[in-house]
Amino acid sequence: MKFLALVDCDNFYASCERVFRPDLKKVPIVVLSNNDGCVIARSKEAKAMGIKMGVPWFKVKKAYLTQGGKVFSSNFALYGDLSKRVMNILDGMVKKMEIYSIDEAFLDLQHIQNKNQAYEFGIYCRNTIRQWVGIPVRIGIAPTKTLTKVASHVAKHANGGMGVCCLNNQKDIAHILKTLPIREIWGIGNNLSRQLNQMGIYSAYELMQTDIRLIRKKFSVVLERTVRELRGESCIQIEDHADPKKQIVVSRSFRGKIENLEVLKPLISNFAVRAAEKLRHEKQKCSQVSVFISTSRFNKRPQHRGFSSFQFPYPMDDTRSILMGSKKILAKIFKEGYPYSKAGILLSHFSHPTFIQQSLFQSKDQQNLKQNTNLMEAIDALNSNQTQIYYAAQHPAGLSPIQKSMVSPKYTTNWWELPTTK
DNA sequence: TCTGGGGTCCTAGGACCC
DNA sequence: TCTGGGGTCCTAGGACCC
Repeated sequence: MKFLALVDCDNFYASCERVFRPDLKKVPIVVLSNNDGCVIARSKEAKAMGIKMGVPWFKVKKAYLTQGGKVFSSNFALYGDLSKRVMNILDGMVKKMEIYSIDEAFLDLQHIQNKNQAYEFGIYCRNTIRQWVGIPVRIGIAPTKTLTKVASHVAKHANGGMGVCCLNNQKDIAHILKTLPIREIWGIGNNLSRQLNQMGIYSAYELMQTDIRLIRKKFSVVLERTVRELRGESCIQIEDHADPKKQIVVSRSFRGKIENLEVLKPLISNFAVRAAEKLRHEKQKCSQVSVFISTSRFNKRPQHRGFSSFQFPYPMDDTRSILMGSKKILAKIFKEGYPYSKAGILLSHFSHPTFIQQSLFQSKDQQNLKQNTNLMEAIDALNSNQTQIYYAAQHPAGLSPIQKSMVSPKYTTNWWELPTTK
């Protein structure tokens, strides 16, 4: 019998905010997206108050605060650092693991022989992370990735449990799947859920029982894998080394609306600069840069969405060339008279840095392209801690004029914000 | 007044080849 | 009246994830 585990941090961002604030132990906490727009994380207490995931902050603000809830702007420096600590601990416990997201990891429990050992491992793992980092986690153990998700779900909802759930025999699995709506299954979103409901399939158990050929014919190989995984057949492997990225996106919503091209230009340039930094950090080069701008979909006024791309004649990682490309596109897609609320840049068509296909012909655009690796390395080094060199096209205030009014200190990543004690 | 950001995979269909 | 067959590559769009 194979044992896989999913380690999932409880309400991760909210838990991070609590690590250095023991006074907030039982207090409802929510964390907001950029511009303090939406609720993106909630503590157990905030969930109990009926605060929904993704709800616009302005809609719940008053009621939430008058009931004594605490609120934070997002502090990704803190969450990223605490995540790294959790992952390091896990890495020391198993031979093979996959970091799936900032707050989740799959583990290959090759050394585990039976259910008792699995439980013991889960509890040990949970206690260690709790003690060393201060973050509560829950652990789902099962023979396939999809079933570890189910087990984790059970560990979350089972009252008074140890935060560990192990599903390893058909009878237990069938019992749980009968109570689980298909929407809760990993890989089944709103759309598939609706379509399956129309076919009379509501519970995970019913889905598991459905003829695999029918699933393949009506849907796709993706759903087929999910069904097989529910049956205990492992189809999705643990990927212990991250594949290189295939695209890099930098995008933001604006605090207000922007109608003026001259105001938009330097913001797009900031996205381009940031994207190029990420690209070099990934040690990749891109052949295509795309820019998109859009009005608010919540707005009743006429909408406009612009998207276009620029191809480089050969793969590129020089910020100046990416800036040049993004400027050309913006001029093309910008339409006068629309209040834009969001924009972004996308780098794609990456190529392996050691196999660079050169262009056969020198185009006119190409003559404007710049590529200077040494210069870029020097600028990256100077800007690594704090931006010291800006491009003339940039807006000096940062990525975009973002509001973060309630952000907690960078307790673990900035000397000047270390927690102090009296 | 105020509604996030960053990714992946798969498929259908078009363009093109001989 | 009747207009082949088999293949590859690329892209847009749709689905999903956290």
